[in-house]
Amino acid sequence: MAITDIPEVEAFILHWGEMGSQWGVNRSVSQIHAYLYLSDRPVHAEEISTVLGLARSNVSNGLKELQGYDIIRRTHVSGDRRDHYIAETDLWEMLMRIVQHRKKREVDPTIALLAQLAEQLDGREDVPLHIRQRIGRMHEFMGTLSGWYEEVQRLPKSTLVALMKLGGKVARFIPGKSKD
Amino acid sequence: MAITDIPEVEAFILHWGEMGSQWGVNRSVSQIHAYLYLSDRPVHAEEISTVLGLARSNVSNGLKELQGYDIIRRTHVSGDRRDHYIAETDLWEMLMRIVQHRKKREVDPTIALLAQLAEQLDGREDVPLHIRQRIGRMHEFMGTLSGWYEEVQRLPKSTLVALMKLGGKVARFIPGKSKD
DNA sequence: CAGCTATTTCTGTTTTTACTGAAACAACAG
DNA sequence: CTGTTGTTTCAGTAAAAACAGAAATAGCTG
Repeated sequence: MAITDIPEVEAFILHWGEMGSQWGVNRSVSQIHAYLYLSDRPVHAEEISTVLGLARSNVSNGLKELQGYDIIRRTHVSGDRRDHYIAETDLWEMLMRIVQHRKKREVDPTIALLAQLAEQLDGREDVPLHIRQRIGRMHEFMGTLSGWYEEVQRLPKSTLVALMKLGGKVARFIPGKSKD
Repeated sequence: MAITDIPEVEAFILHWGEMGSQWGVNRSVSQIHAYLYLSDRPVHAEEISTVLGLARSNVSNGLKELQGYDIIRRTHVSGDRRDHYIAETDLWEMLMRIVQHRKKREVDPTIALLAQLAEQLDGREDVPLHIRQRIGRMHEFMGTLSGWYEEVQRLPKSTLVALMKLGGKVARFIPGKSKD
């Protein structure tokens, strides 16, 4: 009996697939991820293909993408020539890696483009001031966010968890602020 | 001369459209948003349609969606019967509203589902323990993140900006931690 | 190195999503 | 109340993305 026979497991996998597709991740990819997340042993591609009803090739591509995100990894099972896969189950790790990956893929190139545009527009009197300003501000804004994330991302997980628990109370440490 | 004749403006709009589509936002919608973001006066739908080369109906739907995100708003120009639109230009505001909207639309329902699944699985000896644990942990994790966001989101913008500037140094305030 | 077995790549098909243009609807002006 | 202008809805079309199955490749194994 496959774990997908459990209705709650199936619901989880289906929902995970839907959610992924809303964030620009192919439905099959997220489903494969969900299945691996709920498995406590290395799983081979054929099994995923059967259990989720996807073509073997589709699974192959999905696994490749998930490895690109670095949230699953390949392992070997002795006596079996096939590749097996297991998912990262530490959710902090998982989240950080997903964010890291998408930042590198989408945010960083955007900042690079904005930097270029801002430079080209600098001092260009033939371009309306408000346009130069808005592209400039967008550049600065995304750069600030990105820099902040790079710093925070380096903090030990335990610190991050502690900061989370603090919630809005972190405001206390800002001079002049005292929310709550 | 439309601002889209400026190559940098066109590049910005096209890139914004691409980026949007990677995050599950329809390309036309993001392009419309980019155009409004770079305009310093109220713009009517027909203009957007002409300038971006999109069908009038497509623009209409795009504007509706952007209003759903609450990052553009309708205004009126005296002497003109047409609806005009302007974009939020405060980037903090913009980001917060986008996040709020997507959280409500995608994250909150996910947490609700996880809560339901976790409850149904509670104590169910016929379901492998690791499955119950992993769904439970996912629920807890997303709930924690969500709660944290709700708190932080309520802080005044100035506090948030100050916290951002602090970067990794916030860790100082965590007992026992001292990064940097 | 010959024969399996597993994996990936490729091409055509299906499905989904985005988009257009026309028609219906709404709001206003005279 | 009627013609005009503007907006939205709807149904069909086009484009894009996802997917399946076959073919090609890679990598073991004896």
